[in-house]
Amino acid sequence: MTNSSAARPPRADAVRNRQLLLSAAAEAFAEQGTEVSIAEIAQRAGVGKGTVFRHFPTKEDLIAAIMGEIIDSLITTGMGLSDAADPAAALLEFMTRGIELLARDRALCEIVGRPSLQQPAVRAGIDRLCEVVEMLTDRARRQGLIRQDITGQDIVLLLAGVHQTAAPLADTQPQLWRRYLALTFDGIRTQHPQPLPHPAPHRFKFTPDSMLADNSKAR
Amino acid sequence: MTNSSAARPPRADAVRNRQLLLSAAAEAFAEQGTEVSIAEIAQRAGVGKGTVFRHFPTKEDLIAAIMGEIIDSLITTGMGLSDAADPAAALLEFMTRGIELLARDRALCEIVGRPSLQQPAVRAGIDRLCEVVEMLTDRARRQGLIRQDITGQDIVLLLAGVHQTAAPLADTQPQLWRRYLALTFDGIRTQHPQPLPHPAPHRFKFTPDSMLADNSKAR
DNA sequence: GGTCAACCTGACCGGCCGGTCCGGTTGGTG
DNA sequence: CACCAACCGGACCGGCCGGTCAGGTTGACC
Repeated sequence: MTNSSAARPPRADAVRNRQLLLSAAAEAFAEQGTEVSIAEIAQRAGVGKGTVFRHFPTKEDLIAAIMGEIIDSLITTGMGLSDAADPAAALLEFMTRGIELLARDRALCEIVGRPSLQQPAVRAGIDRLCEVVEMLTDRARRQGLIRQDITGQDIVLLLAGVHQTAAPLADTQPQLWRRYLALTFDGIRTQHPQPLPHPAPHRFKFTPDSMLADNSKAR
Repeated sequence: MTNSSAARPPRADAVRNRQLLLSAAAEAFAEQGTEVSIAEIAQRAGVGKGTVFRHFPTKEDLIAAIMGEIIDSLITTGMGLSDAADPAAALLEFMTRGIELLARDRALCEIVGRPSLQQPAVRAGIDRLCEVVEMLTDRARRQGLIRQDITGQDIVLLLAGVHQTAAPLADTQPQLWRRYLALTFDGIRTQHPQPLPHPAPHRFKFTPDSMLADNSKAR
């Protein structure tokens, strides 16, 4: 009696398709953001469009399912860091892991920023994530390792902010965010400045052939 | 060679409509970003849709015209700060003005981030802006007021990054970016930390009705 | 006032996308 | 094996949007 009453197990092909769908959607969202069409996700999974809507009645439901999983993984990371010996190092490690996730997933960047997604499951996940961050921050602050006026909410916002700072050059310098994470964390911690780990960015400097061929001969 | 004196002047209603169009589009883009439909812009300007495409053959051309103007205004600001007595204060002032522009204009945020807009005029404007920032940064760095390993390109990226850090809460705390600008500038400058000017952010804490109720406390 | 080109308008086109639906298929069960 | 409900597929719908065009209107100049 795995199911108390009137619950029938789903068919084998249904669970298989659901899994195919989830992984295909996760990949597509990560690469192209939440604007990927349902048709493309269905094609990647090798199923029909109707099958997508059978498993997830709305596109938002599909997004919420995948984003919720990613947020949960970050919560787990934070919980594992909650009793580290050096709370400041733990906080930095947590931020590093969070930004790595953001750098790999365009859809994740979109949902953390905008309050557009009011899916309750995702909201609840973000709330739990905020509590974990608050806890990590409190430990570091109580030991005097970071500024007293920094809160967990600051950290959550800076997580996305640091990533977006480096995002415009992510194609050519995918590790650039480490530079700004170090700079930001230097502003947060009470110690004296540390050297920045990544060289300064370049580009934006009129490299005529870097983008296309030669139709930029204006002026 | 087109004889400049022989070129016929445009008709009076044409120039008037062009002006109406520019201001309507600037307003619409600032409020809603570059995704506003051409139809809405035409309606705001009180003209037909076809008139928009008569003056700007493509939507991108219209965007470029308006964004170019805004970028130029920021360049002018930077040039005016180029011989200030305190180069660090000048740099901070410039960043403040830049983020104020970003906070007021959603479309501006979109184009500085993504390299999607390859309109040559806008590219050239951004390049000139980068040169101005480089100059401001060099002055501050040569006087030892900021870290030696900070470049003008860092400043350009941080401009957008600081704004986007506070953007998710911009509806309820429109001045929050000042907190992160101060924090970031503390990391950049060589002096000791200064107090943060804005209280720490709240929200994300399961306040079910906070989104619609108390948005009145903005200066 | 008369003429004409510049100008304006809004109906229209093609394409995309989220979501629906129904005929056909298939997996499980007795 | 036979049956049927769960399941699948993809044609289809309505709506939106950037861009085009034919036909009516109007400003400028003689």
